[in-house]
Amino acid sequence: MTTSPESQVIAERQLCGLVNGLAQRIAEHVRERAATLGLTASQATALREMSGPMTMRELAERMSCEPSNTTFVVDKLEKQRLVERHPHPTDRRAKHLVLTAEGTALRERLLELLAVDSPLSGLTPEDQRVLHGLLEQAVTRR
Amino acid sequence: MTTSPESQVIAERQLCGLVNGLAQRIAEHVRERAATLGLTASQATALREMSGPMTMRELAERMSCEPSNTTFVVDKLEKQRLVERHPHPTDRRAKHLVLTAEGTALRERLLELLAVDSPLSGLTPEDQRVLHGLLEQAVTRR
DNA sequence: TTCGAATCATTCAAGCTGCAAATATTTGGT
DNA sequence: ACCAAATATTTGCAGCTTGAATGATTCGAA
Repeated sequence: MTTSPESQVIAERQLCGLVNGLAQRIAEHVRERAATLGLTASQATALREMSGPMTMRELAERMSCEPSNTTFVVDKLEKQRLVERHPHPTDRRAKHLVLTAEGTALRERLLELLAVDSPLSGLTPEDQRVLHGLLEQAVTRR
Repeated sequence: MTTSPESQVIAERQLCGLVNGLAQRIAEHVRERAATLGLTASQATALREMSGPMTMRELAERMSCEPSNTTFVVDKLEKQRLVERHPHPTDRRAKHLVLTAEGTALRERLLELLAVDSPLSGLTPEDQRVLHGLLEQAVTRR
């Protein structure tokens, strides 16, 4: 069964809407849980992605945002003493971000909250694997 | 084959990141094309979703954003004479949004631009159908 | 080695976004 | 018909995000 180019275009448009819709729903979920910890959504996202020491750029990539934005977010986290900017061991241009003890503890709590009743819980683990594969392919393709 | 609850949680987290990453990429694509028409990304998204007359709330739902945000965006589009707020035929609370001739023409051009080299072009039509199904299920589930 | 290009981070301006509150209108139960 | 609850939109505010410009540092080719 083939599809006309025309309906193919429409299908792609709908798909974009669905991706965006799900992303919004995930963001809302994060916002909601983050609020209970006194964090904004973007602060929580940053904290979630800080699985270990990394540079600003690395964090930006993990958060899928511009580096200038991570400057803004890390500023906030630093004011709350959740993360610290250390000099990078090998590159004096870069910063080495590390979580404080407080930051690590809060991150643990956050991850627990986020795991409960996630927006993806409507999908079986198997479906999630399929979805993962498709998204990876879509993102990777050049 | 079963997965431990622990790795399941991690997989879900990664999946959220992927969804967000793809959504960002789509947004960037829109931003890029919109700019060539003198539109911002959100203005373009609104225009794209205006397939016919609709209320503010309807537009908000299609854009996956808050109604207050559509007020902001429609204000801009109205200033550019691309859309008009008419009284709603049956509900005096609501507005009936309609594209002007200019708006309709610009929308056509926008759709053409967006269709070229979309971020989802890395997926076959069949893969896109599968993705569509999965996303719909994820979004629909309650 | 040296210099130009690339990379890391930051600042600033402009625009986007969600949330809570306010107004206007409609709806449903009595 | 009446009124409380629900709904549609807007406003104001606080926070988020991008893109361009800047300064510091590193990299690579001549």
